[in-house]
Amino acid sequence: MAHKLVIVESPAKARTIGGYLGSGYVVESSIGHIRDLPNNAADTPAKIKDKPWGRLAIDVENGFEPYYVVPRDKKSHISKLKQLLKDADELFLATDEDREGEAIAWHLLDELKPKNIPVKRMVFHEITKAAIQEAAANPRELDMDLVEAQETRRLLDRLYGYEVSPVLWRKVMSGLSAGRVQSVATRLVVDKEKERMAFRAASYWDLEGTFDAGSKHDQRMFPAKLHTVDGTRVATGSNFGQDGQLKAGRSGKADVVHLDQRRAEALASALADTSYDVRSVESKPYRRSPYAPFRTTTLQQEASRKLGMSSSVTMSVAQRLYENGFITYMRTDSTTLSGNAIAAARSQVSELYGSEYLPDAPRTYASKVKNAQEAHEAIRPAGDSFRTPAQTGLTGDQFRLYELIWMRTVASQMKDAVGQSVTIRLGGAAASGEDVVFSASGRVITFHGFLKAYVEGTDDNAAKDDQETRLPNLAEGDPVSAASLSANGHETKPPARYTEATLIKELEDRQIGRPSTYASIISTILNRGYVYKKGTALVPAWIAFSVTRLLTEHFERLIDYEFTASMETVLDDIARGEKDRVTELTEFYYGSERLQGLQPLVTGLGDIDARELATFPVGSAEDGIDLRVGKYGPYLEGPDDGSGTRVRANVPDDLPPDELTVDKAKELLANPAGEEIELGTHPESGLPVVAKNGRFGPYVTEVLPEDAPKKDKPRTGSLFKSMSLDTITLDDAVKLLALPRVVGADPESGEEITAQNGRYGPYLKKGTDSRSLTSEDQIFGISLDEALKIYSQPKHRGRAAAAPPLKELGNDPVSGQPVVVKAGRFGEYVTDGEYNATLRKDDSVEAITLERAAELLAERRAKGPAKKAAKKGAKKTAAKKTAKKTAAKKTAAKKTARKS
DNA sequence: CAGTGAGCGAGCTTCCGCTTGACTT
Repeated sequence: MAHKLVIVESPAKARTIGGYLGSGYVVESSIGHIRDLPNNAADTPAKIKDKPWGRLAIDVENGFEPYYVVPRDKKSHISKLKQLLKDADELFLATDEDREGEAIAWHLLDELKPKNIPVKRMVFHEITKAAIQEAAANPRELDMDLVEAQETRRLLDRLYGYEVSPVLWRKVMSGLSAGRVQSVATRLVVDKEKERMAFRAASYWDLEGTFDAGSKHDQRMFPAKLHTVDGTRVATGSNFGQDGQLKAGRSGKADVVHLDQRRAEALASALADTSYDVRSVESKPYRRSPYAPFRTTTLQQEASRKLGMSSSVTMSVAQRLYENGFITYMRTDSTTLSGNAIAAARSQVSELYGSEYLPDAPRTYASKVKNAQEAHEAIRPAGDSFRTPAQTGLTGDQFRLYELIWMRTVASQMKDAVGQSVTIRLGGAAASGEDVVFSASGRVITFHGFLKAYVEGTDDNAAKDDQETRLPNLAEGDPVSAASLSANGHETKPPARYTEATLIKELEDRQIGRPSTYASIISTILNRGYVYKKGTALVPAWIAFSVTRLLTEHFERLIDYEFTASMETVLDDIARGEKDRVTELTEFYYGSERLQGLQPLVTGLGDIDARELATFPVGSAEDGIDLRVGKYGPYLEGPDDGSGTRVRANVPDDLPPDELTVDKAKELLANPAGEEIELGTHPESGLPVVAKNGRFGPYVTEVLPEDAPKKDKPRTGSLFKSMSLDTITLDDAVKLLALPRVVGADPESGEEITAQNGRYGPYLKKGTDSRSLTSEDQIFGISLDEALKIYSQPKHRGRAAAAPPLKELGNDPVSGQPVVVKAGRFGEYVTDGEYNATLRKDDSVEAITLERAAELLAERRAKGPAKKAAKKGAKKTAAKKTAKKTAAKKTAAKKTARKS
């Protein structure tokens, strides 16, 4: 039977809407985007692979034509949609009403190719029966200008990410990434750390006292702080700048009095016998309105403050609540509640708190988000009447998050909190002649309103909205005495580091990122190693300083904090049909008279000095200390003493950049050995033996006395793979230091045969003739006979025998040669004896067939015969391998260092 | 950043925004 096919983005939404539309409609979901630019070479269509722009999948030479593909995991879903479309007599594209949703609708149309049936665009902003039925009755056409705007966004992000990232691979480190969003997020964290590094603390003193209003007051004792001395304000933290100096006042000079310890204490003793009277009582009404209902970012912030959840945990708990029908959609930038939701919230207010807490008219909340697309409602309990947390039967994190959402939603429809704020000034005369004024502040809330249901958390130690401080009911002229008085020292604090939640807030304020990506932005900068977490604080790694420096020096416009906001302006113009995609992308990529293009910028970067980029002076030029970001992590270089070599020392990975002061750097340089483990004294040489981590992995070495001649080199030996810095003993070390071991002499030539470990693993050496060994244990265990046997065989055969094929597949249809799978230095590969082809990411030894192997070999053959690799290339590869090993072992070494 | 000798398969990394299972333990 024929039906109308409705396609929405989310399966959970499809279920709900299916119920509202009834029979005659089949509601399915697209599960997000159904097509995209290919991710990597494996997904790129063969016909564009060899184009100069194949890697981008955008024909930058012809109108920025994109080449979209349906990702592997979406193919079966597309078939399912096509199947449903066969029996449909009408198609409703009901994806979200925002830029991405419009694009998904167009991709669906372009991919499903419905024939001879009407296609309508259907939109709604809330999932209620009335809204859905109205949307079905009033469809519109696809907005191609909006689709163009989305494509511009998508292509610009691809060009930015896939052109700039390779610059980082060449100049900083392989595997890094740059992008419109992540690079700015990283920059925010780096810039904050720079502020902290430049920060100079100021110290200031003040007087704090407890005052006594007398026995006729219920609230007798209350605290007050010194406010003025002879009519001049006493300096507090906010009077100091980041440089530790007093900020200038209106007159151009500081118009406050800065108390130091001596003066504060002198004043305190001069006030020992002072009596005070009330100089003024100022009372102001206090009023606070409820917070808007949750959107993604505010939910993430509050879940972090109140429940200690990371942004990704918050989102996955919310996802489960959404899928099970407890809350509305959790990725939204809207604070709007549907009419049904307002009614539900209001009825719960009167039910739970009484009608005196209910405002006469419903409250509405305008969006504070600048580029809000408002495709969804605010995040709220689902349904036309809300379940209280107890009624849900939820437990654990889901219960706590639901409770938070429920409370916030209900509170948003409650009355303001009102009360009084009171400031009391007390005056007195010091024995030394000064006139002093103390100040006390209080707050009394007379009607709690929404605060009864919900109080927002704070990131710093600001007073909470519902906090009350009661003061005695004093009048001007009343006498007051000081019960106690003390001089206290304070220091100004550097600006706080970002947390996940405050960074996300900052990004939202700057219109960077979208609700669906905030949590993953954090994951990206954590995974790339740009940032790490120390408690909840986000600390930048030194490599983030290098990357941010490269981008700010060479891609200034792209990493500008305003870049995304100005892009949004252009996209809006395109969406209104006032600008066009190709013109904008051409300007972005190739440049124009007023703007430098990305492409000429990237190709002209050969002369970036990678070494300089990774060098950061510590302290002043006189200190001569540099921090450098190397392949193996950050290290310090001491002053050049003219010897030609500078002292080097590792910087612990978890030392925050703002703690690397000149003193700390000198301390690290004084012990350049870094993390080393003392194993004992060598029984023969009498020298101390230590184990440490080096460029080529963990090793043991003797420590020469300080007065030893410089040309003396200590003996060293790499640990075997079977050993670790955690478990190495002095005995092991002595054995390793004794290498190479003399196995014996060749009876024919008399040449000595030795066994040792080298760059390519364990091997035997006889003069210039070397042979690999299969295991490290053979270095200690192999006998002369066995060694001679190895030497009796030609070099190559021994190696081939050592690596039998992992799998035999049969004969190649082209060459007729047997095809086998082997494990090689670069991973698993197939070979027909002449050509070798590495298995791709999606291939496996278990799953590979002869057909697939033949395909890979055919591709390989097309590239021509194997080139003889240059010596340089081979060396580089080997160094890379070692580097990986080093990194892997580094953590192990650290653990040991801590234990001891 | 410790320095130790071959002879030979490189291919991939990466963006931002939509959205869920599919995997394993």
